[in-house]
Formats: sequence, C-alpha cells, structure tokens
Amino acid sequence: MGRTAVSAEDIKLKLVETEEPDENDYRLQEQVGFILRKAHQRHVSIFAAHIADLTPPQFAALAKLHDVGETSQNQLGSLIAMDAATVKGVIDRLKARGLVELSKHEVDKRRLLVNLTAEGRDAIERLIPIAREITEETLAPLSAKEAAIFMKLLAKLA
Amino acid sequence: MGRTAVSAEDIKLKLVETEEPDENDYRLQEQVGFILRKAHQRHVSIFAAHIADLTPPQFAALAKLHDVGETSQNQLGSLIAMDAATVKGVIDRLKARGLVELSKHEVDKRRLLVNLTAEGRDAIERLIPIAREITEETLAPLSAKEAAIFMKLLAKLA
DNA sequence: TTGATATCATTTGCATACGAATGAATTTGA
DNA sequence: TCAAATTCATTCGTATGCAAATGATATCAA
Repeated sequence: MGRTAVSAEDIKLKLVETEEPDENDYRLQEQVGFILRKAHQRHVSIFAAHIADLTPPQFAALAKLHDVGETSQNQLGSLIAMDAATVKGVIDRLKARGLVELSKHEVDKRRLLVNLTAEGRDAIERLIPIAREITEETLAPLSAKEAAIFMKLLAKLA
Repeated sequence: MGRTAVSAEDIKLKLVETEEPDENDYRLQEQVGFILRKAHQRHVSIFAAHIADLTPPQFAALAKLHDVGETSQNQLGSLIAMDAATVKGVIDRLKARGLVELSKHEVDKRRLLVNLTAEGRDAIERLIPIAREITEETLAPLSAKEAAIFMKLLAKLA
C-alpha cells in the first residue's frame, strides 16, 4: 500500500523540478562575460603598473599611428576598434600632450588627419618593448602552449 | 676567397638585427590586451541586444544578490569585482529603479545593506534564462570542446 | 544637375571604472 | 583603555565606451 502512495501532485512537482533546474544553478562567476570583464580588468591593471602615463587606448592609438602613418580620425578609430565619439576623446588628450598633431585633409574637407609628432614617435618607440612585457605578464598564468591555444581561441571570439 | 669575405661590420650588423627585430614587428592586433578588449566589447554588445534595460554590471549585481541575499555594498562589490566607487553608482541606479533596497546595518553602523526588492527578484529570475543565451551566443564562434578549453584558460587569466 | 544618401566629425547624455582624498565607525594592539 | 590602524562608504576627477542627434561635406542616382 504505502509503496504506491504517489499522488498526481507529487509527479507533477517532480517533473517541474527536472524541467527547470535552471534558476537554481546560475553561476555568475562561470559566465564568459563576467570572466572576460575580470580578465580585462587585470590586464589594464598590469598595463598601468608598467606604463603609468598612458592608458591602453591611448597606447593603441599611438602604436597604430606608428604603424600606418597619417590617417583620418575615424579611420584610426576603426583600426583600433573605437567608435567616433571615443576616439575623439583619446586623440584630444594625446594632442593636448603634444604626442599627436592634427591637420585638415586637403581634398576631403570633412576629414581630420592625425599624425604622430616627433615626441609621439619617440614615446611609442620607447614604450613598445615595455608593451611586450605587459603582454608577457598578462599571459604569465599560462604555459607557452596554453597561451598559444588561448590566443587562437580568443581571436576567434573577438 | 669570396666565400670568406665577411667583414666585422657585416657580422655586427647581423647581430644587431637579430638582437632587436622588435620595434619593426610589434602588432597591436595580436596583443592579448587589445583582443581582450575587443572580445569584451563584443560580449557587451551581445548582452545589450538581448537585455536592453540593464547593463552587464547591473545584471551582475542583481544576480549576485539573488545568490547570496542581503549583503553590504562593499562586500557585494568584492563579489562582483567592482571597487567601492563603481558599485555605489550601480546600486544607486538599481535603487532608483526599485530593483534594490538599502538599509542600515544594526550593529555595524558603517555598513549599508543591499537587498533585492520583490520586483528585483522577479526581474533577475526572468532574466537568468536570457543570460544563458547570451553566454551561448558569446561562445558561439567556438565548438563545444574549444569553448570548454577557452573557459578553463580564461579563468586562469582572470 | 540635383535631390537623396552616405560619410566624417562633433556634441550630449549616460554608465562603467578606478585612484585619491575624506569622514565615520570599528577593530587592534601596546 | 586608548591611540593607531583598518574598514565602509562617499565624493571628486579623469578616462573610456556607446547611442543618438546634428552639421558639414561628398557621393550616388535618377
């Protein structure tokens, strides 16, 4: 008698429970987005410890300009993954510090050309070796093989 | 004769070149920090497409409160990797929207306790399934096996 | 050619993110 | 016990980051 004493309500409850074990075990700490944010924070912190007077976006702008030479503000932004509003602020601050200079495009009057100053060129050339150390330190928790795999997968995600 | 015609200058030049092929081949696009930033940007964009009325940090705060219940503002911050100044802004905005309520700690008068409101609880429980989809879509460029490896390595980095 | 579109840059508003300084309350240690 | 150190929260200043609106200039298409 007792062994078969399972009501319809019991069964329904069981089903509901196994159908959605969802809300109970959502672990924020294991979600990509959350960990990506933390990993990025850690990198920024390592960067700041090595290069105190420049932010990563500012460094990116200088490094890219060093790479490609004169470009328009918007184009530079697309090269370093910054929208127009953001890149403007970054360039303004670099200009205020004399690392970059602006000029108007002769033909297309909408464009604002950006270029490194001599000081900006010196700065970026001096900083690139340090940037290599920053990359290295950021990846330090991984073995060489792990780092290679990680970079490949990260590039797929980005 | 011709085969051994290598001057001291030639050798020095060769050495210099192999000692620092550095500044010439620094590729911003291949640095961890740069790609991490882009991957994070992509995730935030995916998040916004699924959950328009909440930011990832706001979601994190609600999810963590749902997980651990009432906590102090600072403690919540450390649980979701936000410093005191940042967490205050996030909590202020959640409070203004009625998703969270604040109260003073009876014993330790320095602490400000944060708790979900009924509305906040409803919201986070409704959003968690969507957050799973966001995680899934963020990892979509990777196979299941790649995603598992990536998450393991990313966790090591963060 | 000219009217519709598109592009480049700027501005505004909002939301992280964090260092540094400050004040209040608590804990520690001599 | 009481002064020093620590912790919690707030505020200020600076720097991304992005959506949306705007104005100027270019390009395209009918």
